[in-house]
Amino acid sequence: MAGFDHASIDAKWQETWDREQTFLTPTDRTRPKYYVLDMFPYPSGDGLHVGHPKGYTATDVVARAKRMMGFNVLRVMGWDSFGLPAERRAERTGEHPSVITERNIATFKKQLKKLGLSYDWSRELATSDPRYYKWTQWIFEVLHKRGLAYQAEIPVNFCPALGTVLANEEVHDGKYIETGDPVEKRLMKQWMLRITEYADRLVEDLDGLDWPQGTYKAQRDWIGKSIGANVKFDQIEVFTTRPDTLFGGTYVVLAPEHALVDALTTPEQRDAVAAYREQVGKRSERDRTTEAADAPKTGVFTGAYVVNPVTEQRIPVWTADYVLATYGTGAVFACPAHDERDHAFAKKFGLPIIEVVKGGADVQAEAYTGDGPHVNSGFLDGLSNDAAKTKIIAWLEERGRGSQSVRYKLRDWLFSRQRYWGEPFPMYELPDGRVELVPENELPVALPQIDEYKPTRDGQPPLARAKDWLPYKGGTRETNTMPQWAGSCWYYLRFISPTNDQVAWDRDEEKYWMPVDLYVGGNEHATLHLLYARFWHKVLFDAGLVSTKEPFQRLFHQGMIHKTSFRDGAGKYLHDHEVEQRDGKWVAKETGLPVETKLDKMSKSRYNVVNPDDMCNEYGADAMRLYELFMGPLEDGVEWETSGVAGTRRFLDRAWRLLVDTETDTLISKVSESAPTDNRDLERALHQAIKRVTQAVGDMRFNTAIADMMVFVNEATKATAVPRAWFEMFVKVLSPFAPHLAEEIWQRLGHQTSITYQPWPAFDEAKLAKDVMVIGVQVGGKLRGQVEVSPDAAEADIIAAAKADEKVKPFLEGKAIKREVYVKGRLVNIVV
RNA sequence: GCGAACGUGGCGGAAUUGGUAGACGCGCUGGUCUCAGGUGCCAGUGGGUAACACUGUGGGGGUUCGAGUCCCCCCGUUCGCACCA
Repeated sequence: MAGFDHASIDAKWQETWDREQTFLTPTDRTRPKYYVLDMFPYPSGDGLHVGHPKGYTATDVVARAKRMMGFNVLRVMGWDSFGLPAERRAERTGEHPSVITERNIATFKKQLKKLGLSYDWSRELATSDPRYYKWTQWIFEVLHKRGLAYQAEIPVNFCPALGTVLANEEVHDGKYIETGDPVEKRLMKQWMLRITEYADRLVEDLDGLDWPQGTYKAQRDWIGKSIGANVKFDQIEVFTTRPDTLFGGTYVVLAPEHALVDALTTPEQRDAVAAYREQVGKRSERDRTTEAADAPKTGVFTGAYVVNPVTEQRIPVWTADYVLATYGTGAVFACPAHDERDHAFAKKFGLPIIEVVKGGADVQAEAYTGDGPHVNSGFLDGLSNDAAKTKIIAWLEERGRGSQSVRYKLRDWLFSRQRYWGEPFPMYELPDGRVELVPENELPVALPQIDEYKPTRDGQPPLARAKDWLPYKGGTRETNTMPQWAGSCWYYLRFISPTNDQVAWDRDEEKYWMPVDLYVGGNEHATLHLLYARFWHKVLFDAGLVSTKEPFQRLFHQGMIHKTSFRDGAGKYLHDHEVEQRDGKWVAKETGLPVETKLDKMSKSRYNVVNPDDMCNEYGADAMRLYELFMGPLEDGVEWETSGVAGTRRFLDRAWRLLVDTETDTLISKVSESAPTDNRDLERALHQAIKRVTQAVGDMRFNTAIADMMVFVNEATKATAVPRAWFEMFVKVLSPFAPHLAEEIWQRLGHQTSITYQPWPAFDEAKLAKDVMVIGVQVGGKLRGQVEVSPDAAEADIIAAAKADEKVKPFLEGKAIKREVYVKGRLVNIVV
């Protein structure tokens, strides 16, 4: 007497929804809108694992509930389908990346459909579709026309294994973050986007958004705005955030790449400087900054001296790689007393350390970076850091020796890649070197067919192989392609008018739907994707093409789902059916040897993947959906336990059995019009469940809402009869979580139309109150008993009842009562 | 190294934000239905005890009538950032 037949019910309703186009986006514009968006996936060859649907399930619950609450909901799914894995597979197999991509998309889509997610599939899009990337190219032209795209010969991160350059953000520890392939510096001509021009607005406009705290910080840190001053030490201009410490400036340091190093170095120091620069040149900037913190300082004296503009002392000029060429002016003045890096350097090379801010211990031993009254600083003496900064900047400006300056860590965005499977740039170069845009009416510039997806022998990108395609209007087409970020920078806009081939999006529709009300995805995109998309959006806003300053009003990161992985001594991963626990230790079944366990990200290579299809087949889509949200708070990372799905399935079976006799598959009379409505416990559980689910849709706390629905079903199971009206209210709040079962129940209750657009039930606060209050009784802060009182009992009566309680009495005997505390509706504390 | 978050039963997690710790689920134990059960139902389940007392939210201190919640110190885990002047 198990439960419902999930296989047939899931299939029945998924077909019904398709046939009736239940989730087609509404076209009337009188109702309020709600745009809920998932970060769309890259359709990899591995298919989905149970981690993917966690966020999708959450947004589906929100979308379904919002529909019932009377909103027009835009709920869509698409594919971030340009990218490296398909191209690499193409290189190996010779299959066209588009074929691989289409196949992967079909797999993903089938898996998502099995979960009963309420997407409007008529709006599906893929970034690698020419009908889509036509508009990506069009937006690039907007950027270009606004002077935000330019070409530059710059040192770039080149990855020989991939044959392409990478963005700074994609390189860590001198390796490509995705594959670990080594990356080296090369001078190449690249397309850049002037994101730095938007740095300030990208910081400031964060203020009006509803985003996780950590993500604001990640964005701000990445942009790294700092306010300071440019100061001239003779011909060297330095940037500093501590101009107040200029009196303690005892030397100047140039980045090894700084243009003045050659000019300033004295003949005696020439060899030493040249050797040092060569040594540094071998290491990428990324390496230099990553090893950073504790690495011993290195550097060489140039032999030159400059004058400190405030002390008018001659101080030495050094070159050292702890100063970065690409930040500020590539030169700093060093105040070793009040900067840890300068201090370490000064100690190593015996440079003088002069204290100018009081407050630390011995500055000869340790730098003091805090606030304090200035000393040894002439007209700054006695001032705090901030006051000293203001005063010195004014002083410098008066004398033309410096000025206030704002700097950012953020660099311009390196926007070209030497790959095949990406958007071609809509550009061509004329013989005279001029670069022109392909006219709008000739977009898209479609990817040409080529016979091999590798760079050419002379290092040209793969597109250079398309000999027939290259010539264009007397010039040559650009052979770089855009990075994968490009397509995801604006897909939320294309969803608004996905099939319109006249415009990228309809302006009126954009005004209605934007901004995205709720955007859900992993926090691995907390910096880059969000920064890039916000940047494009602001450019489009400036161009008058969109109506909002920011694209994503509310952002939520779902936590990752982990699963234990097992590795034997040789480092080989084992499936969970190949291991077992003996005496509390995990061993390989076959060899009996111990294995190492680790809670890991799910991935094919770690053999710890759980496939949602298997869960749907065994427990049904609804149980799977419920478990995804019941596991814990949505934002937390948790370990997958398949037994938990069995638990949510049992809950659904219990709900089903309230209505259906599973022996005969007929309705039972427990749920009826005539059931008595005086079951206060059941009614309270119902209203509590409605309340919590309603709140959950707002604050994304689904786990406790599901718990309260379970309480209702447990209560209803105990009851001999359940009023039909109550049961229907319950089924409505259950339906966003378990839509297949809810539709089936709804139909069996005699309804002809889908539950999808039924009005959301309201809860009644009065029904949540209890008939009797159970008041805890403490004596001296320790719980000693409980008394039941009526909700309208007077405080004095309650305290009297508390003191009279059999369990409480012994603790009061022979003691003087010092104080009595009553907390309304909760407890009494008697202090003796 | 810096910053942030967190630390609650065998496990995932609740706790009205200073007011009866452990909701709900998993697991486990016992009973019951069943030819049988990897099903359903009933009961139990922080430790401890025959039962009470007692004890219990990483450890130590503090504020308070009352602390998982607030403050200080320490330990641990996770995640960011990492020479950006």
